[in-house]
Amino acid sequence: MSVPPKADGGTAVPRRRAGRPSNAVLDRAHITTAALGIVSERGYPALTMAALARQLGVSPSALYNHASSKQEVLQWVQERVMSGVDSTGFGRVPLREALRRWARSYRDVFAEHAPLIPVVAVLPVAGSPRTLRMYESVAEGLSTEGWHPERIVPAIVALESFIFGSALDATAPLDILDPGQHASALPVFAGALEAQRATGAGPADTAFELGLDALLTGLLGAGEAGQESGRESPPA
Amino acid sequence: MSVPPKADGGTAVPRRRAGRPSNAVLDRAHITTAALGIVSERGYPALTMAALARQLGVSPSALYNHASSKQEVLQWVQERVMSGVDSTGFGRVPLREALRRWARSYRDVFAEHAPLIPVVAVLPVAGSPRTLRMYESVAEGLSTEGWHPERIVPAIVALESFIFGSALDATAPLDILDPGQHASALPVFAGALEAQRATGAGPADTAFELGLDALLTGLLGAGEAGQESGRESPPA
DNA sequence: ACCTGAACACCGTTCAAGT
DNA sequence: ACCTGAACACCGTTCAAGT
Repeated sequence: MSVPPKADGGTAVPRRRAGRPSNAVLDRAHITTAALGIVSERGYPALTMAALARQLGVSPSALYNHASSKQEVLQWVQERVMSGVDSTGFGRVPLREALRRWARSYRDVFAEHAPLIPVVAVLPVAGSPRTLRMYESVAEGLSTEGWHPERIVPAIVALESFIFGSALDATAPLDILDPGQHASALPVFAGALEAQRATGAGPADTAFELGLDALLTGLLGAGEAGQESGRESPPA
Repeated sequence: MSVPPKADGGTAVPRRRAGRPSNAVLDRAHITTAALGIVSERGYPALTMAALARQLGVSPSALYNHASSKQEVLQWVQERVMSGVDSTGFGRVPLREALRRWARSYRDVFAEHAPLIPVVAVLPVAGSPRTLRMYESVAEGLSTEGWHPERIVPAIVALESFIFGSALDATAPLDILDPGQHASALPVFAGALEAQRATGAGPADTAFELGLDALLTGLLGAGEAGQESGRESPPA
């Protein structure tokens, strides 16, 4: 569908001459798709305006007819990425379970797009309809369960903070907490690290599940709540 | 004390000629102090190797005799910044209170140094003795209260994730959640936002305190804050 | 309106030359 | 060992010129 300018009978690169093309080559959707292609194939460090232009077969300056800055391109990418977050549980499964699905998918999505986190954490959400609709779903879920209105936004923000922090943590090397030569000076921590290691569970996943459980319990109460979800819970 | 080469009888900038100076001008401590000076006066975007060199009165390339990269300089800054985190409560005040002081100071410190978060979240901690000592204090605090060893590290990581996420959130504009023109399509969320606003409390602070309370309750149990050991949690 | 190509003002980093 | 100064390979972004 992407109407790439086909080679004009030769074998050379399909170079365009200067001047306005008869039909526009670029638009927001194509730029976003190309950006995501680069990111998934070569990672965020490879996402430069030059690389993006190259992927699209245009010169870098052409991008500035559509985006006013690289930041804006990143916002488009974020909006697209948000579609991977699962907000479908609210109103359909017990609240605790809906929140759990939402939080897990949200964290998984941003673990794959960690460099977006510092951007989106500070970005006015008015520019992202998808994010706003997500907030509405969560707010409905809480409201239906009788939450006081003024407690809803802080709860969402608190969960989101935990989710973003956990997504960053998920990108850390497995041995990030290794104390190295200092181990002997830190007996309790070193022992705890070894004990965790011995469980064989991924440290980031374990921490996320423990924290999410704690947060949900603290926010919703410890009740029998949603019939405890699918994944395993940490051992006693 | 910093032995700046005095002007040699003239009024011009005290420029050094090439060649090894009789006593070294730079060291890790001075570089770190200069970096923090730039950050506190002009923010992280102003912290370039060129600006740092200028602040220290050397040429940019001189920095590479001491640091192998800008990343390394940022690690020195992080190590220094960690001294602002309060881990003194463990073993001296009730655990819940010690954790609360620790978390608050940790979040406040990194709210002032948000650009460090993506760096430190992924950095092997072996390079930061101060961070390791902090972990040991927290681990001791949990261990003393009877926590199972394998649960200690996940709890610390979960708290840290929430703290980092909250520190990022604390740097967001106050109206970041404003739905703008979409408000009418999001009645529940918009209402919740207005209700929160009406309380007059800062949204980031409110979310942090709510989340911290929830997390501590979920982790420690809802008890009178004292010696709840590990697992169970009382009423709804 | 929307493209090219040249140019700009930066970045972090390297390296020969100096003492 | 530790500095200077020139140079390199990038960045994102601007803008005149073209159609």
